[in-house]
Amino acid sequence: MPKLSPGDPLIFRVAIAQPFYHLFDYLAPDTIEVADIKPGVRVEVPFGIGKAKQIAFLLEIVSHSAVAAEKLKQVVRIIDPQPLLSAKDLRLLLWASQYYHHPVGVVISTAFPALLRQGKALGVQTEKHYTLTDLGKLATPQQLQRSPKQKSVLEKFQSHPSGLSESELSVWNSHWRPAVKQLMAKELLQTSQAAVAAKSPELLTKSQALACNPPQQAAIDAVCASFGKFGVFLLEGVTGSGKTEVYLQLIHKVLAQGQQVLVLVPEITLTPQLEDRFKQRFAVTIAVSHSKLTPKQRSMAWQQMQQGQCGIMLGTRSALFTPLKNPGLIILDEEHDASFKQQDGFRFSARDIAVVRGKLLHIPVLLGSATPSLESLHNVIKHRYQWLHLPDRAGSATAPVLQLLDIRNKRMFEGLSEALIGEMRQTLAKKEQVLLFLNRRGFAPTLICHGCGWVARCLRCDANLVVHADDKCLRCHHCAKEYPLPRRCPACKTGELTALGLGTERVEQALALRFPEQVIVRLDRDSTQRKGTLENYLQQINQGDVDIILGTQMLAKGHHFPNVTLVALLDVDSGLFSIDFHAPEKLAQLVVQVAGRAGRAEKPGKVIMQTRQPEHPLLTTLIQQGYRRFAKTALAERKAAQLPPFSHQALLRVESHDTETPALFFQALADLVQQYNSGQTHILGPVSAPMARRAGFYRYQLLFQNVRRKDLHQLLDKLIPEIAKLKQAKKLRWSLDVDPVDLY
DNA sequence: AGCACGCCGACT
DNA sequence: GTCGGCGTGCTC
Repeated sequence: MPKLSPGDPLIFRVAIAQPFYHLFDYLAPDTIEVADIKPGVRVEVPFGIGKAKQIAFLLEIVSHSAVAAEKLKQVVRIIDPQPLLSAKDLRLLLWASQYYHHPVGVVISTAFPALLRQGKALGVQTEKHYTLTDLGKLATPQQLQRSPKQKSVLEKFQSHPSGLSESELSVWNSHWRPAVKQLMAKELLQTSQAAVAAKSPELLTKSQALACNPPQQAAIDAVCASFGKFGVFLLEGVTGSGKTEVYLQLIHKVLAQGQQVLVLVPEITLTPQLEDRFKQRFAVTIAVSHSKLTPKQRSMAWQQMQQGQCGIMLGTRSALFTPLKNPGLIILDEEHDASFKQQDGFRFSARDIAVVRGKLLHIPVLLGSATPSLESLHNVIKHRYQWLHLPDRAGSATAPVLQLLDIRNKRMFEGLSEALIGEMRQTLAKKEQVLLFLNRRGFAPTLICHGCGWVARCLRCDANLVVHADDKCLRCHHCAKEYPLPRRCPACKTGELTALGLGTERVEQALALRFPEQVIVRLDRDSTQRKGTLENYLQQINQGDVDIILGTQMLAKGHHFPNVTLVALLDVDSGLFSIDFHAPEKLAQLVVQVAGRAGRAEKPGKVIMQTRQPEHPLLTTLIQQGYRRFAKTALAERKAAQLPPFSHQALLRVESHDTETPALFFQALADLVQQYNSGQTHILGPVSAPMARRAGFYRYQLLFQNVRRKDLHQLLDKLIPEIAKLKQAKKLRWSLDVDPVDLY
């Protein structure tokens, strides 16, 4: 803050929640005692022409502006009396804005739930947490003098607690008086704060903690030793090794100190299971945040953490910036998972920012995975992260046996070799379950004319259309456009149309023929689209009502199938030949994660991978020596090729309806690069994206790479604001992806 | 991102 | 003569 002398104008320097790379200056409102206003508060400002308004974030109060005095407008109002974000969290957001070269106002606004982003005032906690019983006890008829209907309902309830009709209940629930709400909110605040701050473990825990094995205990002790100070821990443990128990016991300790825990998981489908385990274990309220909640619910969860009414926040990457009144620990589960990287707009890595947040907040960060990312393993080697290992499966469960099944020259029945079918029969005969993995949904990935070779292509993308038998259509998996299924070849009108290749629908049909007596369930995005379907299927599977489970990627993530003893990956070969250098890592993680679904409980599991490349080093290393050895080899290859994490990348993507605009853009960009690239950053491209056209857009990309992160960022610091100013840039869509994980 | 200003084609 | 197309530039 500058020295402010009387007479100087007071200038509010604010970040507008719009894509601007600079701040805007406003005159401070004259009605307010400005000395009490702290950076981080939301303000409303006039912006642009007419009476247009914007929500903005106050970042600085200064006495001079470079903008001409007559151009300065005045702040309309200050929304928050106090900043809703701590100074440290604000610093984190400013850092993230710089690091990802994303407009600062947009970045700050991602820390707020939608309602608060729109300028809504911080609300009082209300309805959801009150039962009628609570109200009946707390409210008095006097509070309801001016609402005769509710008053009569309350009186009736207080005399006959169980005698209310549905309609009376709804009168009560939908129209109670604000005075009662306030009373309730105060009451809730007191009780939940007491619960969080309680040192007494009985208040927190409902059930007994499980006994820990020595590695689990060592992991817990190591993280505990870092309470109150920064440290990053990589908890590596195979499925079933008891990672969750480590989380639970650490959370317990943090709660007992009156502090809060932020738990991040990759996907919404994982939250119900984890949420249930948390709820079984802890008596405190657990805030949950993911995209399937209503804006009001999300806002409520956010506020509960912000005000310290809630001890645990469980959420996806968008919950990363949730303010914590009393932060104690950040846990990020399945840290290798690519969904921690946002893939549009503000392309941040929740994992990487979580580490920085832990550093700023002086708290430990715990990253967990059965298949850690190469980046995190590299950080362990560099002693930046502390490695915690859970080598065994907890209890008596044994690790599954992985084996390659050479299918070269073998007769195949819709993707299933005879050897695999034999294994399946044996497993099913023992009344155990089989899980088949194929990472391709639909019936077949290609529709080809047997007469003339015509292939069904998407009109808007450079991609083949996928045959969907269930919905009797062709679908583009890149732009989601649907086409009718042609009866005859549109090109030669005579040729026979053939579905080429395998998708889950096709395998499902084949299984129904080959295993008519067995119950088969298919789990992919198409079969689980309706809400609750996945949960239903999972329940059926775990009740033992299902014999064969067939599915895509979604099977690899977190779900437990205790009775599955045979897992088969129908086609690993398609993962072996990608141009993206991340592909081997992703494939290895997928294989190990899918394998982890088998052999839980007391039954040994078997994992079969069908391949035509049984000597492929990736597969043999992984199978004979395990994931860690694979990772070591893969890291050595990255080092030799100077790829991340041994160098640093940023990818500039460009999309346009035509091809000329990008050409002009890259010409203008080349001049800028020449001017600013003093740190010898390698510039690769511009080239067409691997899929040159998608949803009607021509796509290009330019890769920046430098062994020295500082030099890369020095270039980007100068370059990105200049790109934003280019007139050639305004005619197309462009975005920068720092540390890209997906080079498409 | 919005929104207005501005300079060229088809209408009363 | 004007209505409106969207290219260009600005927003403190």
